Amino acid sequence: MAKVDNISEQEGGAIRRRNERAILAAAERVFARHGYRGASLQEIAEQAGLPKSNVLYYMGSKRKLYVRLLERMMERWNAMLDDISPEDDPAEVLSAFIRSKMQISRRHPEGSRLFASEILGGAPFLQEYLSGELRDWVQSRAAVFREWADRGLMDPVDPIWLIFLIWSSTQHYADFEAQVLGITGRDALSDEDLEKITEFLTRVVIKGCGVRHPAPRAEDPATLTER
Amino acid sequence: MAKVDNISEQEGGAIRRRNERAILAAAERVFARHGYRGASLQEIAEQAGLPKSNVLYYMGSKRKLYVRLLERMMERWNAMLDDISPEDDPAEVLSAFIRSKMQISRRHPEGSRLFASEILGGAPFLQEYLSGELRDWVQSRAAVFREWADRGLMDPVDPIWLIFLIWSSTQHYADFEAQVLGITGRDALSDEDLEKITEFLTRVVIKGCGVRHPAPRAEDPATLTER
DNA sequence: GTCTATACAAGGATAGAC
DNA sequence: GTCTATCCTTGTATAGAC
Repeated sequence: MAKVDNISEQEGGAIRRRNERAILAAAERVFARHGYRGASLQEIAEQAGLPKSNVLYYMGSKRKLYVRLLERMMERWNAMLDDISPEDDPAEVLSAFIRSKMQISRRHPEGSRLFASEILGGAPFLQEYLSGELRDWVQSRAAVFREWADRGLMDPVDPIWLIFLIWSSTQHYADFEAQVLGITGRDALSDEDLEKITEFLTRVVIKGCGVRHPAPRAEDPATLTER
Repeated sequence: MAKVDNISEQEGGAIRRRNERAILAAAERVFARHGYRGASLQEIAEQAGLPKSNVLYYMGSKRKLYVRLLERMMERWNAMLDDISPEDDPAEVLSAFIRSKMQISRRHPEGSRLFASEILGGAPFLQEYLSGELRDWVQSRAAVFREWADRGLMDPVDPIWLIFLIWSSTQHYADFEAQVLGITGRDALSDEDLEKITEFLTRVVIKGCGVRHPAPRAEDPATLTER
Protein backbone atom coordinates (compact mmCIF):
# COMPACT_ATOMS: atom_id res chain seq x y z
CA MET A 1 0.00 0.00 0.00
CA ALA A 2 2.98 2.29 0.51
CA LYS A 3 3.57 4.65 -2.36
CA VAL A 4 6.98 6.29 -2.41
CA ASP A 5 6.68 8.09 -5.72
CA ASN A 6 4.71 10.91 -4.13
CA ILE A 7 6.39 13.19 -1.64
CA SER A 8 3.53 14.97 0.08
CA GLU A 9 1.23 12.01 0.57
CA GLN A 10 -0.95 13.09 3.48
CA GLU A 11 -4.59 13.43 2.48
CA GLY A 12 -3.70 13.04 -1.17
CA GLY A 13 -0.88 14.71 -3.05
CA ALA A 14 -0.23 18.39 -3.40
CA ILE A 15 -1.71 18.43 -6.90
CA ARG A 16 -4.83 16.82 -5.55
CA ARG A 17 -5.22 19.46 -2.87
CA ARG A 18 -4.63 22.19 -5.38
CA ASN A 19 -7.19 20.78 -7.79
CA GLU A 20 -9.73 20.22 -5.06
CA ARG A 21 -9.36 23.79 -3.90
CA ALA A 22 -9.82 25.05 -7.44
CA ILE A 23 -12.92 22.92 -7.89
CA LEU A 24 -14.46 23.99 -4.58
CA ALA A 25 -13.88 27.66 -5.34
CA ALA A 26 -15.31 27.38 -8.83
CA ALA A 27 -18.24 25.26 -7.69
CA GLU A 28 -19.15 27.72 -4.97
CA ARG A 29 -19.39 30.48 -7.54
CA VAL A 30 -21.40 28.45 -10.00
CA PHE A 31 -23.79 26.93 -7.46
CA ALA A 32 -24.30 30.34 -5.88
CA ARG A 33 -25.15 31.84 -9.24
CA HIS A 34 -27.37 29.15 -10.72
CA GLY A 35 -28.54 27.00 -7.83
CA TYR A 36 -28.09 23.28 -7.45
CA ARG A 37 -29.97 22.23 -10.57
CA GLY A 38 -28.93 25.15 -12.70
CA ALA A 39 -25.24 24.64 -12.09
CA SER A 40 -23.40 22.41 -14.55
CA LEU A 41 -20.26 20.39 -13.98
CA GLN A 42 -19.14 21.64 -17.34
CA GLU A 43 -19.05 25.24 -16.17
CA ILE A 44 -17.48 24.32 -12.85
CA ALA A 45 -14.75 22.38 -14.64
CA GLU A 46 -14.06 25.26 -17.00
CA GLN A 47 -13.77 27.78 -14.19
CA ALA A 48 -11.50 25.41 -12.30
CA GLY A 49 -9.35 24.93 -15.40
CA LEU A 50 -9.87 21.18 -15.47
CA PRO A 51 -11.57 18.66 -17.75
CA LYS A 52 -15.14 17.87 -16.81
CA SER A 53 -14.58 14.34 -15.62
CA ASN A 54 -11.87 15.37 -13.19
CA VAL A 55 -14.50 17.19 -11.19
CA LEU A 56 -16.33 13.90 -10.81
CA TYR A 57 -13.09 12.04 -10.23
CA TYR A 58 -12.24 14.27 -7.29
CA MET A 59 -15.70 14.90 -5.92
CA GLY A 60 -17.60 11.73 -6.70
CA SER A 61 -20.82 13.33 -7.81
CA LYS A 62 -22.53 16.66 -8.24
CA ARG A 63 -24.53 15.98 -5.12
CA LYS A 64 -21.49 15.22 -2.95
CA LEU A 65 -19.74 18.32 -4.20
CA TYR A 66 -22.72 20.46 -3.31
CA VAL A 67 -23.12 18.96 0.14
CA ARG A 68 -19.44 19.44 0.81
CA LEU A 69 -19.73 23.12 -0.04
CA LEU A 70 -22.73 23.53 2.23
CA GLU A 71 -20.89 21.86 5.07
CA ARG A 72 -17.86 24.05 4.55
CA MET A 73 -20.07 27.12 4.79
CA MET A 74 -21.71 25.82 7.97
CA GLU A 75 -18.27 25.37 9.49
CA ARG A 76 -17.25 28.94 8.74
CA TRP A 77 -20.52 29.95 10.25
CA ASN A 78 -20.04 27.87 13.39
CA ALA A 79 -16.53 29.20 13.84
CA MET A 80 -18.02 32.59 14.57
CA LEU A 81 -20.84 31.42 16.81
CA ASP A 82 -19.31 32.19 20.15
CA ASP A 83 -21.27 31.41 23.26
CA ILE A 84 -22.96 34.11 25.22
CA SER A 85 -24.29 34.19 28.74
CA PRO A 86 -26.87 36.38 30.48
CA GLU A 87 -23.96 38.00 32.35
CA ASP A 88 -22.57 39.58 29.18
CA ASP A 89 -23.23 43.14 28.13
CA PRO A 90 -26.15 43.06 25.66
CA ALA A 91 -24.84 45.97 23.62
CA GLU A 92 -21.44 44.35 23.21
CA VAL A 93 -22.88 40.98 22.31
CA LEU A 94 -25.31 42.38 19.75
CA SER A 95 -22.61 44.59 18.30
CA ALA A 96 -20.17 41.68 17.96
CA PHE A 97 -22.94 39.53 16.51
CA ILE A 98 -23.74 42.04 13.79
CA ARG A 99 -20.09 42.67 13.05
CA SER A 100 -19.19 39.02 12.65
CA LYS A 101 -22.18 38.42 10.38
CA MET A 102 -21.13 41.34 8.20
CA GLN A 103 -17.60 39.98 8.04
CA ILE A 104 -18.77 36.58 6.88
CA SER A 105 -20.88 38.20 4.19
CA ARG A 106 -17.86 40.21 3.17
CA ARG A 107 -15.37 37.37 3.16
CA HIS A 108 -17.55 34.66 1.71
CA PRO A 109 -20.20 36.26 -0.48
CA GLU A 110 -20.46 33.22 -2.72
CA GLY A 111 -20.86 30.96 0.25
CA SER A 112 -23.57 33.22 1.57
CA ARG A 113 -25.37 33.14 -1.78
CA LEU A 114 -24.95 29.38 -2.00
CA PHE A 115 -26.68 29.08 1.36
CA ALA A 116 -29.36 31.55 0.31
CA SER A 117 -30.01 29.60 -2.87
CA GLU A 118 -30.39 26.41 -0.86
CA ILE A 119 -32.92 28.04 1.47
CA LEU A 120 -34.74 29.71 -1.41
CA GLY A 121 -35.21 26.31 -2.99
CA GLY A 122 -36.85 24.98 0.16
CA ALA A 123 -33.67 23.77 1.87
CA PRO A 124 -33.83 20.20 0.52
CA PHE A 125 -30.35 19.40 1.85
CA LEU A 126 -30.40 21.50 5.01
CA GLN A 127 -33.82 20.86 6.45
CA GLU A 128 -32.67 18.76 9.38
CA TYR A 129 -29.82 21.14 10.12
CA LEU A 130 -32.26 24.05 10.28
CA SER A 131 -34.80 22.35 12.51
CA GLY A 132 -32.10 20.67 14.61
CA GLU A 133 -28.68 22.13 15.28
CA LEU A 134 -29.46 25.65 14.16
CA ARG A 135 -32.80 25.74 15.90
CA ASP A 136 -31.15 24.78 19.20
CA TRP A 137 -28.55 27.48 18.74
CA VAL A 138 -31.22 30.10 18.10
CA GLN A 139 -33.32 28.99 21.05
CA SER A 140 -30.38 29.17 23.44
CA ARG A 141 -29.54 32.74 22.35
CA ALA A 142 -33.20 33.64 22.50
CA ALA A 143 -33.28 32.52 26.13
CA VAL A 144 -30.40 34.86 26.93
CA PHE A 145 -32.11 37.76 25.16
CA ARG A 146 -35.26 37.08 27.15
CA GLU A 147 -33.38 37.15 30.40
CA TRP A 148 -31.87 40.48 29.43
CA ALA A 149 -35.37 41.77 28.79
CA ASP A 150 -36.57 40.41 32.14
CA ARG A 151 -33.74 42.20 33.89
CA GLY A 152 -34.66 45.42 32.14
CA LEU A 153 -31.51 45.57 30.05
CA MET A 154 -33.49 45.79 26.82
CA ASP A 155 -37.07 46.09 25.60
CA PRO A 156 -39.14 42.89 25.68
CA VAL A 157 -38.89 42.20 21.96
CA ASP A 158 -39.27 38.68 20.59
CA PRO A 159 -35.70 37.39 20.36
CA ILE A 160 -36.41 35.17 17.36
CA TRP A 161 -37.57 38.06 15.21
CA LEU A 162 -34.55 40.02 16.42
CA ILE A 163 -32.17 37.30 15.30
CA PHE A 164 -33.88 37.13 11.91
CA LEU A 165 -33.60 40.89 11.63
CA ILE A 166 -29.87 40.74 12.20
CA TRP A 167 -29.37 37.82 9.85
CA SER A 168 -31.40 39.28 7.03
CA SER A 169 -30.07 42.82 7.20
CA THR A 170 -26.43 41.68 7.22
CA GLN A 171 -26.66 38.88 4.66
CA HIS A 172 -28.42 41.25 2.33
CA TYR A 173 -25.13 42.83 1.30
CA ALA A 174 -23.81 39.51 0.05
CA ASP A 175 -27.00 37.91 -1.25
CA PHE A 176 -28.42 41.00 -2.96
CA GLU A 177 -25.07 42.42 -3.95
CA ALA A 178 -26.20 42.89 -7.54
CA GLN A 179 -29.09 45.06 -6.37
CA VAL A 180 -26.99 47.02 -3.88
CA LEU A 181 -24.41 47.79 -6.54
CA GLY A 182 -27.01 48.66 -9.16
CA ILE A 183 -28.80 51.09 -6.88
CA THR A 184 -25.72 52.70 -5.40
CA GLY A 185 -24.15 52.84 -8.85
CA ARG A 186 -20.83 51.35 -7.79
CA ASP A 187 -18.53 48.57 -8.88
CA ALA A 188 -18.10 47.31 -5.35
CA LEU A 189 -18.62 48.38 -1.78
CA SER A 190 -15.50 49.58 0.00
CA ASP A 191 -14.34 48.56 3.45
CA GLU A 192 -15.39 51.98 4.68
CA ASP A 193 -18.89 51.47 3.29
CA LEU A 194 -19.18 48.21 5.16
CA GLU A 195 -17.92 49.80 8.34
CA LYS A 196 -20.56 52.51 7.97
CA ILE A 197 -23.28 49.95 7.35
CA THR A 198 -22.16 47.89 10.33
CA GLU A 199 -22.32 50.96 12.55
CA PHE A 200 -25.71 51.90 11.15
CA LEU A 201 -27.21 48.45 11.72
CA THR A 202 -25.68 48.21 15.20
CA ARG A 203 -27.05 51.60 16.13
CA VAL A 204 -30.55 50.90 14.88
CA VAL A 205 -30.74 47.49 16.55
CA ILE A 206 -29.37 48.62 19.91
CA LYS A 207 -31.31 51.84 20.03
CA GLY A 208 -34.39 50.26 18.49
CA CYS A 209 -34.48 47.50 21.10
CA GLY A 210 -33.83 49.93 23.94
CA VAL A 211 -30.61 48.21 24.98
CA ARG A 212 -29.13 49.71 28.15
CA HIS A 213 -25.79 49.18 29.82
CA PRO A 214 -25.90 46.82 32.77
CA ALA A 215 -25.26 48.39 36.15
CA PRO A 216 -21.77 47.45 37.34
CA ARG A 217 -22.02 44.75 39.98
CA ALA A 218 -20.06 45.14 43.19
CA GLU A 219 -19.25 41.45 43.43
CA ASP A 220 -17.54 41.39 40.08
CA PRO A 221 -13.89 42.49 40.43
CA ALA A 222 -13.31 42.69 36.66
CA THR A 223 -16.07 45.20 36.26
CA LEU A 224 -14.70 47.30 39.08
CA THR A 225 -11.14 47.51 37.82
CA GLU A 226 -12.39 48.57 34.42
CA ARG A 227 -14.00 51.67 35.80
CA MET B 1 -59.83 37.68 -39.72
CA ALA B 2 -63.05 37.63 -37.73
CA LYS B 3 -63.61 34.46 -35.74
CA VAL B 4 -67.13 33.94 -34.54
CA ASP B 5 -66.74 30.46 -33.12
CA ASN B 6 -65.29 31.82 -29.89
CA ILE B 7 -67.45 33.85 -27.55
CA SER B 8 -64.97 35.64 -25.30
CA GLU B 9 -62.46 36.66 -27.95
CA GLN B 10 -60.73 39.60 -26.33
CA GLU B 11 -57.08 38.80 -25.66
CA GLY B 12 -57.60 35.17 -26.55
CA GLY B 13 -60.36 32.83 -25.43
CA ALA B 14 -61.34 31.93 -21.92
CA ILE B 15 -59.47 28.61 -22.09
CA ARG B 16 -56.40 30.46 -23.18
CA ARG B 17 -56.57 32.84 -20.25
CA ARG B 18 -57.15 29.96 -17.88
CA ASN B 19 -54.20 28.02 -19.25
CA GLU B 20 -51.95 31.04 -19.21
CA ARG B 21 -52.84 31.71 -15.60
CA ALA B 22 -52.09 28.11 -14.68
CA ILE B 23 -48.76 28.25 -16.48
CA LEU B 24 -47.75 31.54 -14.89
CA ALA B 25 -48.61 30.30 -11.41
CA ALA B 26 -46.75 27.03 -11.90
CA ALA B 27 -43.78 28.73 -13.52
CA GLU B 28 -43.46 31.21 -10.69
CA ARG B 29 -43.20 28.35 -8.21
CA VAL B 30 -40.71 26.38 -10.25
CA PHE B 31 -38.49 29.34 -11.20
CA ALA B 32 -38.54 30.52 -7.59
CA ARG B 33 -37.46 27.11 -6.38
CA HIS B 34 -34.80 26.23 -8.93
CA GLY B 35 -33.76 29.47 -10.59
CA TYR B 36 -33.85 30.26 -14.28
CA ARG B 37 -31.53 27.51 -15.46
CA GLY B 38 -32.59 24.94 -12.91
CA ALA B 39 -36.26 25.22 -13.81
CA SER B 40 -37.55 22.87 -16.49
CA LEU B 41 -40.52 23.34 -18.77
CA GLN B 42 -41.36 19.74 -18.03
CA GLU B 43 -41.95 20.46 -14.36
CA ILE B 44 -43.81 23.67 -15.10
CA ALA B 45 -46.09 21.85 -17.51
CA GLU B 46 -46.79 19.09 -15.01
CA GLN B 47 -47.66 21.53 -12.25
CA ALA B 48 -49.88 23.45 -14.65
CA GLY B 49 -51.60 20.24 -15.70
CA LEU B 50 -50.71 20.67 -19.35
CA PRO B 51 -48.53 18.90 -21.88
CA LYS B 52 -45.04 20.28 -22.12
CA SER B 53 -45.34 21.81 -25.55
CA ASN B 54 -48.38 23.83 -24.60
CA VAL B 55 -46.23 25.86 -22.31
CA LEU B 56 -44.11 26.83 -25.29
CA TYR B 57 -47.17 27.27 -27.43
CA TYR B 58 -48.60 29.84 -25.01
CA MET B 59 -45.43 31.49 -23.84
CA GLY B 60 -43.13 31.30 -26.83
CA SER B 61 -39.96 30.35 -24.98
CA LYS B 62 -38.58 29.70 -21.54
CA ARG B 63 -36.90 33.07 -21.63
CA LYS B 64 -40.07 34.99 -22.52
CA LEU B 65 -41.98 33.19 -19.80
CA TYR B 66 -39.36 34.12 -17.24
CA VAL B 67 -39.24 37.76 -18.29
CA ARG B 68 -42.99 37.96 -18.18
CA LEU B 69 -42.99 36.68 -14.60
CA LEU B 70 -40.36 39.19 -13.57
CA GLU B 71 -42.34 42.01 -15.12
CA ARG B 72 -45.50 40.89 -13.38
CA MET B 73 -43.67 40.98 -10.07
CA MET B 74 -42.29 44.45 -10.80
CA GLU B 75 -45.83 45.64 -11.47
CA ARG B 76 -47.13 44.34 -8.15
CA TRP B 77 -44.18 46.05 -6.59
CA ASN B 78 -44.82 49.34 -8.32
CA ALA B 79 -48.48 49.25 -7.38
CA MET B 80 -47.44 49.70 -3.77
CA LEU B 81 -44.85 52.38 -4.30
CA ASP B 82 -46.85 55.38 -3.30
CA ASP B 83 -45.24 58.77 -3.45
CA ILE B 84 -44.09 60.53 -0.34
CA SER B 85 -43.21 64.13 0.33
CA PRO B 86 -41.14 65.83 3.01
CA GLU B 87 -44.41 67.14 4.45
CA ASP B 88 -45.57 63.67 5.47
CA ASP B 89 -45.17 62.21 8.94
CA PRO B 90 -41.98 60.12 8.93
CA ALA B 91 -43.33 57.58 11.39
CA GLU B 92 -46.44 57.02 9.32
CA VAL B 93 -44.55 56.73 6.06
CA LEU B 94 -42.00 54.28 7.44
CA SER B 95 -44.73 52.28 9.10
CA ALA B 96 -46.76 52.07 5.90
CA PHE B 97 -43.62 51.23 3.94
CA ILE B 98 -42.77 48.29 6.20
CA ARG B 99 -46.35 47.10 6.27
CA SER B 100 -46.79 47.11 2.51
CA LYS B 101 -43.50 45.27 2.03
CA MET B 102 -44.60 42.62 4.51
CA GLN B 103 -47.90 42.26 2.71
CA ILE B 104 -46.23 41.69 -0.63
CA SER B 105 -44.00 39.05 0.91
CA ARG B 106 -47.08 37.45 2.39
CA ARG B 107 -49.22 37.57 -0.71
CA HIS B 108 -46.59 36.71 -3.28
CA PRO B 109 -43.89 34.63 -1.63
CA GLU B 110 -43.03 32.84 -4.86
CA GLY B 111 -42.75 36.11 -6.69
CA SER B 112 -40.48 37.41 -3.98
CA ARG B 113 -38.31 34.30 -4.24
CA LEU B 114 -38.28 34.54 -8.01
CA PHE B 115 -36.96 38.06 -7.72
CA ALA B 116 -34.45 37.00 -5.06
CA SER B 117 -33.22 34.20 -7.28
CA GLU B 118 -32.74 36.63 -10.14
CA ILE B 119 -30.68 38.98 -7.96
CA LEU B 120 -28.72 36.12 -6.42
CA GLY B 121 -27.69 35.06 -9.90
CA GLY B 122 -26.32 38.52 -10.64
CA ALA B 123 -29.54 40.02 -12.02
CA PRO B 124 -28.84 39.15 -15.68
CA PHE B 125 -32.35 40.19 -16.73
CA LEU B 126 -32.91 43.05 -14.30
CA GLN B 127 -29.65 44.93 -14.33
CA GLU B 128 -30.92 47.95 -16.19
CA TYR B 129 -34.08 48.07 -14.11
CA LEU B 130 -32.00 48.12 -10.92
CA SER B 131 -29.59 50.81 -12.04
CA GLY B 132 -32.33 52.80 -13.78
CA GLU B 133 -35.93 52.92 -12.67
CA LEU B 134 -35.41 51.43 -9.22
CA ARG B 135 -32.34 53.51 -8.53
CA ASP B 136 -34.26 56.69 -9.30
CA TRP B 137 -37.06 55.61 -7.00
CA VAL B 138 -34.62 54.93 -4.15
CA GLN B 139 -32.80 58.21 -4.64
CA SER B 140 -36.01 60.22 -4.54
CA ARG B 141 -37.12 58.59 -1.25
CA ALA B 142 -33.61 59.01 0.12
CA ALA B 143 -33.87 62.74 -0.55
CA VAL B 144 -37.05 62.91 1.52
CA PHE B 145 -35.47 60.96 4.37
CA ARG B 146 -32.51 63.36 4.32
CA GLU B 147 -34.78 66.35 4.54
CA TRP B 148 -36.51 64.80 7.53
CA ALA B 149 -33.13 64.36 9.17
CA ASP B 150 -32.20 67.96 8.37
CA ARG B 151 -35.40 69.16 9.98
CA GLY B 152 -34.64 67.11 13.09
CA LEU B 153 -37.49 64.68 12.60
CA MET B 154 -35.16 61.68 12.65
CA ASP B 155 -31.51 60.83 13.23
CA PRO B 156 -29.14 61.56 10.34
CA VAL B 157 -28.86 57.96 9.17
CA ASP B 158 -27.92 57.12 5.59
CA PRO B 159 -31.29 56.67 3.85
CA ILE B 160 -29.98 54.10 1.40
CA TRP B 161 -28.90 51.71 4.14
CA LEU B 162 -32.21 52.32 5.85
CA ILE B 163 -34.14 51.32 2.74
CA PHE B 164 -32.01 48.19 2.36
CA LEU B 165 -32.66 47.38 6.00
CA ILE B 166 -36.40 47.56 5.49
CA TRP B 167 -36.28 45.58 2.26
CA SER B 168 -34.09 42.83 3.62
CA SER B 169 -35.80 42.38 6.95
CA THR B 170 -39.27 42.17 5.40
CA GLN B 171 -38.43 40.04 2.35
CA HIS B 172 -36.66 37.62 4.63
CA TYR B 173 -39.96 36.04 5.65
CA ALA B 174 -40.75 35.11 2.07
CA ASP B 175 -37.26 34.38 0.73
CA PHE B 176 -35.98 32.45 3.74
CA GLU B 177 -39.32 30.93 4.62
CA ALA B 178 -37.82 27.45 4.81
CA GLN B 179 -35.36 28.63 7.43
CA VAL B 180 -37.95 30.58 9.39
CA LEU B 181 -40.25 27.59 9.53
CA GLY B 182 -37.45 25.18 10.41
CA ILE B 183 -36.23 27.31 13.28
CA THR B 184 -39.62 28.22 14.66
CA GLY B 185 -40.77 24.64 14.18
CA ARG B 186 -44.01 25.51 12.45
CA ASP B 187 -45.83 24.56 9.29
CA ALA B 188 -46.56 28.15 8.42
CA LEU B 189 -46.59 31.58 9.96
CA SER B 190 -50.01 32.84 10.96
CA ASP B 191 -51.47 36.23 10.22
CA GLU B 192 -50.97 37.11 13.87
CA ASP B 193 -47.29 36.19 13.63
CA LEU B 194 -46.89 38.49 10.68
CA GLU B 195 -48.68 41.27 12.46
CA LYS B 196 -46.33 40.85 15.42
CA ILE B 197 -43.30 40.84 13.15
CA THR B 198 -44.54 43.93 11.36
CA GLU B 199 -44.98 45.73 14.66
CA PHE B 200 -41.57 44.60 15.84
CA LEU B 201 -39.80 45.79 12.69
CA THR B 202 -41.70 49.07 12.68
CA ARG B 203 -40.84 49.69 16.30
CA VAL B 204 -37.15 48.93 15.89
CA VAL B 205 -36.81 51.05 12.76
CA ILE B 206 -38.69 54.04 14.10
CA LYS B 207 -37.13 53.96 17.53
CA GLY B 208 -33.73 52.98 16.15
CA CYS B 209 -33.68 55.92 13.76
CA GLY B 210 -34.92 58.32 16.42
CA VAL B 211 -38.03 59.24 14.47
CA ARG B 212 -40.05 62.00 16.14
CA HIS B 213 -43.50 63.33 15.42
CA PRO B 214 -43.50 66.58 13.48
CA ALA B 215 -44.70 69.61 15.43
CA PRO B 216 -48.23 70.47 14.33
CA ARG B 217 -48.13 73.46 12.04
CA ALA B 218 -50.50 76.34 12.75
CA GLU B 219 -51.20 76.96 9.06
CA ASP B 220 -52.43 73.40 8.53
CA PRO B 221 -56.12 73.09 9.42
CA ALA B 222 -56.21 69.32 9.08
CA THR B 223 -53.56 68.86 11.73
CA LEU B 224 -55.40 71.18 14.10
CA THR B 225 -58.78 69.50 13.82
CA GLU B 226 -57.18 66.15 14.52
CA ARG B 227 -56.00 67.25 17.93
C1' DG C 1 -56.65 25.43 -31.26
C1' DT C 2 -54.38 21.55 -28.94
C1' DC C 3 -51.37 17.69 -28.33
C1' DT C 4 -47.91 13.82 -30.20
C1' DA C 5 -43.62 12.89 -32.26
C1' DT C 6 -39.25 14.16 -32.97
C1' DA C 7 -34.82 16.88 -33.63
C1' DC C 8 -30.76 18.15 -31.50
C1' DA C 9 -27.96 19.96 -27.80
C1' DA C 10 -26.34 19.53 -23.01
C1' DG C 11 -26.64 17.32 -18.74
C1' DG C 12 -24.38 13.73 -15.23
C1' DA C 13 -21.92 9.72 -14.88
C1' DT C 14 -18.79 5.68 -16.17
C1' DA C 15 -15.31 2.79 -18.69
C1' DG C 16 -11.17 2.52 -20.33
C1' DA C 17 -7.00 4.64 -22.76
C1' DC C 18 -2.84 6.94 -21.52
C1' DG D 1 -3.16 9.41 -11.26
C1' DT D 2 -5.23 11.91 -15.09
C1' DC D 3 -7.87 12.64 -19.22
C1' DT D 4 -10.69 10.92 -23.61
C1' DA D 5 -14.59 8.62 -25.37
C1' DT D 6 -19.01 7.19 -24.68
C1' DC D 7 -23.72 6.04 -22.54
C1' DC D 8 -28.05 7.42 -21.33
C1' DT D 9 -31.17 10.89 -19.63
C1' DT D 10 -33.14 15.26 -19.79
C1' DG D 11 -33.55 19.78 -21.73
C1' DT D 12 -35.53 23.24 -25.21
C1' DA D 13 -37.72 23.79 -29.27
C1' DT D 14 -40.31 22.70 -33.53
C1' DA D 15 -43.06 20.12 -37.13
C1' DG D 16 -46.94 18.07 -38.03
C1' DA D 17 -51.02 14.99 -36.70
C1' DC D 18 -55.52 15.46 -34.73
